[in-house]
Amino acid sequence: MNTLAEENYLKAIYKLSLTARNVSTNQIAAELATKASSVTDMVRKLADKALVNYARYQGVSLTKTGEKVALNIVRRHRLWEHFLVEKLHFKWHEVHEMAEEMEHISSTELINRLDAFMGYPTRDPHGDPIPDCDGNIKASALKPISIVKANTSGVISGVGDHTTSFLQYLEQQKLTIGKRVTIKEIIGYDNTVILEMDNKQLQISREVANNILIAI
Amino acid sequence: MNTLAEENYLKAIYKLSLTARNVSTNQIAAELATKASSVTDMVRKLADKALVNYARYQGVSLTKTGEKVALNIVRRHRLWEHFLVEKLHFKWHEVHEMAEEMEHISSTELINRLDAFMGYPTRDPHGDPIPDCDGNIKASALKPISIVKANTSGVISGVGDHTTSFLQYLEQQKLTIGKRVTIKEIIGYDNTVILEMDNKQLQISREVANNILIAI
DNA sequence: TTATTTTTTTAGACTTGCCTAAAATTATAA
DNA sequence: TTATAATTTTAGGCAAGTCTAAAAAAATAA
Repeated sequence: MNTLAEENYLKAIYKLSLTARNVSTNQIAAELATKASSVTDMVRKLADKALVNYARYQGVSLTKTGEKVALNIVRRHRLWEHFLVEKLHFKWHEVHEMAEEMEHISSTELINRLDAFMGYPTRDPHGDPIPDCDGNIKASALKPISIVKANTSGVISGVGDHTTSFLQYLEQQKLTIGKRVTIKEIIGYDNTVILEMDNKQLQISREVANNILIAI
Repeated sequence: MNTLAEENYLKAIYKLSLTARNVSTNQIAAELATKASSVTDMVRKLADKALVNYARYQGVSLTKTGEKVALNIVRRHRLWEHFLVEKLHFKWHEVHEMAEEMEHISSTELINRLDAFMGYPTRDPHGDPIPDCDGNIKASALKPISIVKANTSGVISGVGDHTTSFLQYLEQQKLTIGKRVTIKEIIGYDNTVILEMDNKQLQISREVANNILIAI
């Protein structure tokens, strides 16, 4: 079994791997709010356990085994988030920190039964896909609003930023999962995006548009 | 907040306090499968945090604050056990280890919502009372079979030993929570107890009789 | 291409929680 | 009451995971 710290590193490396082939020491340090020297130590340890590929100064990638472990953590995290929202009626922006703790509950049987209890959901409350018990995960196929063309329309299905402040902003603007939006225009000057939703127009910044994912 | 190790110590001290005024270092060491010297270290730390009363060579007791923390851990443990049995359909002897991990999930709001979701249960699957959100707990008022008089009858409502092997034995003998039993005779020679249940007789050892609690 | 900056690693130290072995204290027995 | 046994504490050490400061390597700029 892996320690809590090891699990957190694997999850961070998995997340960063989605947008980079080889993950750098500094990226991991930033993601985990720790120092680069600590990352070097831990990455060595994970390499010894054959969970990551690592060569000095060359960055890190997950091995097959490491990816499997990471996907399992992601599965647990997202299933618990789903439980918290669907059964305990938390808001989608309230569940991340709780799930950070719950994802480390180790029993596989428990998580499989939770999966069944929830009716084998395929996405968590933020629209992210939930890996199945074999670690298969649906490729997201979601695009940030910032990169789609004007006059396309889609359903909000995920976010790229899970911080409470961002989710609360979305909540307040009613930009929630499942809402259909149409991208009307992207202003050249600062990349502000003009959206239509519920027959009303609203503007969002490039930053926000980057972190709202839609299924077209 | 308290560390995982601290929480486990508080829980152990709480448990041992039910049958002893001052808990000894060795008792705690045995309960947690650790060494006496480790216990001394941790007990000092808990005393510094005002969670236990401690004087060298004099044993340990929980302070009001310490007891509140301990009861909260017990509450979390028992509510999760209830959830695992009622919603995820685990057997009563399968849930202890999982709940040992789940009891450390820290959110109070989470546990209160779980409580509501389960319908405010008052006892866990082993018959132990669940403290409410203010730390009030129903005095057990349960007696081990070994100490009741012949020809009394009662309902199995708790166990004094939560090990898998013991619970499996009970399961196999159908000595489960809610079953009504009548104590027919206690053999003087070795304190073997003769029970009647479902109109059949069965014998249990003094050891087992000590660990089955009935409400009369 | 060399100099400077940035990134990464190494070295050494700290905290938590545990250990063993020895010393101190308390309990028990002769 | 004194000797022996058991319990508890102290002393010193170890592993995990973190940190700071300095050295090494790589990337970038002049």
